[in-house]
Amino acid sequence: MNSLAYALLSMLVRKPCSGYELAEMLEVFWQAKHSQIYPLLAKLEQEGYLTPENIEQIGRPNKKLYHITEEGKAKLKKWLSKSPANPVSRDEFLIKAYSLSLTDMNTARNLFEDRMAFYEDKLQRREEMIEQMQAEYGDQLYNQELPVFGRYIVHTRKKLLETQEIQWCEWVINMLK
Amino acid sequence: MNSLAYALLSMLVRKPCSGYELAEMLEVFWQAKHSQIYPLLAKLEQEGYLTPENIEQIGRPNKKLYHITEEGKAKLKKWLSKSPANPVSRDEFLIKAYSLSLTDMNTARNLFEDRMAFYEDKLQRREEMIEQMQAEYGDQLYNQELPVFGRYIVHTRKKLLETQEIQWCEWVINMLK
DNA sequence: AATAACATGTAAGCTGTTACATGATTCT
DNA sequence: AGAATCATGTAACAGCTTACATGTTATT
Repeated sequence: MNSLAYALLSMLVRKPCSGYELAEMLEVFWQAKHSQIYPLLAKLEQEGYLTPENIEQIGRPNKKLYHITEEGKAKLKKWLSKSPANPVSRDEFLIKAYSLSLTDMNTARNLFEDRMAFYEDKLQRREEMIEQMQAEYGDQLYNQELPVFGRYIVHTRKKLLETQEIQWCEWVINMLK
Repeated sequence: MNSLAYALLSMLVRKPCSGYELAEMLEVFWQAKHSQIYPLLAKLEQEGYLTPENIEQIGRPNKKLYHITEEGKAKLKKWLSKSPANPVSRDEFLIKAYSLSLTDMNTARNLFEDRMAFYEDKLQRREEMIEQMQAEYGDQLYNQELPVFGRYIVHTRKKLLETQEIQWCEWVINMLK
């Protein structure tokens, strides 16, 4: 059981998902490729933490929805009280930003403008997601006992981060003039 | 040449460093253990991007200071104009925050208070580092042509992030009451 | 006609972590 | 006496990425 396994379980508490969906949803705290997710889902199924449901679809390939079992939920619960590993962030852009004086103005500005565009796009999706939650739950979003609470605070954290990244890029770009 | 190799080169442009120092400094954009750093330094030396200088010390073990070569600097420069890979962030804490409704109040509060303490400590070190840069360079920190500029903006980014993480933790802890 | 989104899987190879190894000095 | 900091390395293993493999439908 590694962190990714718990990440998958935590997503499946909310609702049954396919591996494809999970790969997208995992973006928020543990990026992983489908080639890592599918084998791990099979392993978690084998260990009794998940049960698959085959969904036949028209106009699309069939899919497997994984449901979390009681054992899966218990396993996750137990893990939650242990102190988490330190966060890891690896960012090539920051290496380049660190060495900015080695490049010319144009390269520098492009680097930051691309970064800003990337986070502006992310922020827009994030805001749509949060608006959807607000429309669905209203004030109940702040009810810490509801399952949506955790999802709400995590996406809010990401929204703050994305907003701040854009502001920081603006600050740097203004200095580059 | 992977990202870590460029991370090492970028640090060595500023000043010659030992592997031990690099492991600490790398915290800012590419965390790596010494077991990954030492062999890579040896490889970069072999390829002519670095030259080692043996320093004999009293009261401490001897060390090797690695200097970047002209070829190393050229290699880094060339890489800078290529568009960077997407940032990766993997954070166990956020998985736990997402599943917060599965835990009791005490566990939840502890989780967030530990997180806050962790980032308060990080922030303090960061502020000390930035203050040192300000004392040394003053207004010249905003001179984009000086090598310190990149270092300054990257640590500023980290400071903002740490400040925001603490604020977000406070926001959540207040809701948990 | 080509690309994107949906959908699942395997294999090979690179990256990163943990454990093994050693050893001096300073601080508590 | 034990822990922390400085200092460098190797080996085994786990985690992650890229490439290989296949196929449909909708959009441009």
